[in-house]
Amino acid sequence: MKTLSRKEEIIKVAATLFRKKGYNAISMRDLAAEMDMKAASLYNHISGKQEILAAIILEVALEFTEGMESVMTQNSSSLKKLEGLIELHIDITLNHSEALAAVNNDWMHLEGENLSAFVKMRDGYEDNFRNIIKQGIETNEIKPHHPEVILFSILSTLRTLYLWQEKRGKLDVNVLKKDMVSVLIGGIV
Amino acid sequence: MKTLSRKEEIIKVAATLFRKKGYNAISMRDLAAEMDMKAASLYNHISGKQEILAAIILEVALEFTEGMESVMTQNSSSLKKLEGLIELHIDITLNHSEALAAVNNDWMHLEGENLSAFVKMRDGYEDNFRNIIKQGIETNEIKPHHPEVILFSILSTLRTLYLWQEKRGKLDVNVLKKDMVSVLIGGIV
DNA sequence: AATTCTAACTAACAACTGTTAGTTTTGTTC
DNA sequence: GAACAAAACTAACAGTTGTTAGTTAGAATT
Repeated sequence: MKTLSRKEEIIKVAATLFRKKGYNAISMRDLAAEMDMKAASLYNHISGKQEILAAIILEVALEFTEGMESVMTQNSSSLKKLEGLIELHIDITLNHSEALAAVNNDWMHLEGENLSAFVKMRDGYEDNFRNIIKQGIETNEIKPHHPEVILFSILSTLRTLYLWQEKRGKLDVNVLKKDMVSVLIGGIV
Repeated sequence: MKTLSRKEEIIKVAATLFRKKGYNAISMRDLAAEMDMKAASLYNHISGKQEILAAIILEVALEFTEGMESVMTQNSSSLKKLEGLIELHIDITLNHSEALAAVNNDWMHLEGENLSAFVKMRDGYEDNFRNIIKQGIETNEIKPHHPEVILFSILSTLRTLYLWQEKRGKLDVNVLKKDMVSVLIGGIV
């Protein structure tokens, strides 16, 4: 358990506040109050509100990008890669549960390079995901549905995993992974 | 094609603006500019910003509630009911694509009775959805997975259908419904 | 003991927020 | 054309926003 720098503390607290009401609904004074300081003091540690948002979102986006690369280079079937992606999402969600609300709902409030960097990573991630599905269909591992329907259905479930806070505690991580893979890939009937 | 009242116009335009950046990021002046008027003039038609948000969200919530009741009273198998719910979501999404962003992302900015009315409808809806799944498991129509996993997986896909704007145009509604039912219930393998 | 650094503070800024009051324009009805 | 209601307007309000400037207290380094 490493000790957080003051800057990291601010970013972490900000993520938990953003989670509940979103980036725009939280003021620097709200954040400062939660940190037991005055708003102006925050600027000894960060350059502005935008830097906080970028730090929260881009760190997670980078982890997804790296995780995807790792899955892509693994020499295995499309289904195994899909399984890997499901596990990737679950792992990241467990490690960054607060940040994921911002990644999903506040990314559009990123500005300039922060925004374009995020969109680029996100688009690239989706492309890779789609290609894995397409390949699975070509090799007859996956039923010949429209790839967009499959992509959308799996990805939207994985992206909203962070909302599943309370129930998660009751389920073991590995059980959750197994169930998730089974439901998303094998269906429910 | 009925002609909209000025109030309905305002609410509709507000929904499209809220969709892109969220409730808090859109000011009454932004909304007025999009309507080609001054912010103060909006108040000739609506009581305040909160009324707009409530109108957008509660109308859709009510449609979901009524749709659920209609499905619940239909005398059929659990799987058929699930199919009905999938179709319900697709129909509502097509008819209220702008409003659904607010329903998903801005409901927490509702206040007072608006908020409690929404939360009540939403919780009730989820309970009914869960019960249909549970019943399907009892009757062996559905694999004995943890009901929460199934509920979460299907519901999060349906709830984010509104994000699927561009691709949707290419697919016929009935094809989409069939594919969605097939993927969500039958899986992809 | 003197100096530098860190991290807090107070005070203030210009811009923006939702909203109200009062007024003027517009189009319809007698 | 007078009277009326609907719907726009201008001007202003009190509060909030992110941020900057300058200051100060305590700790670390010289």
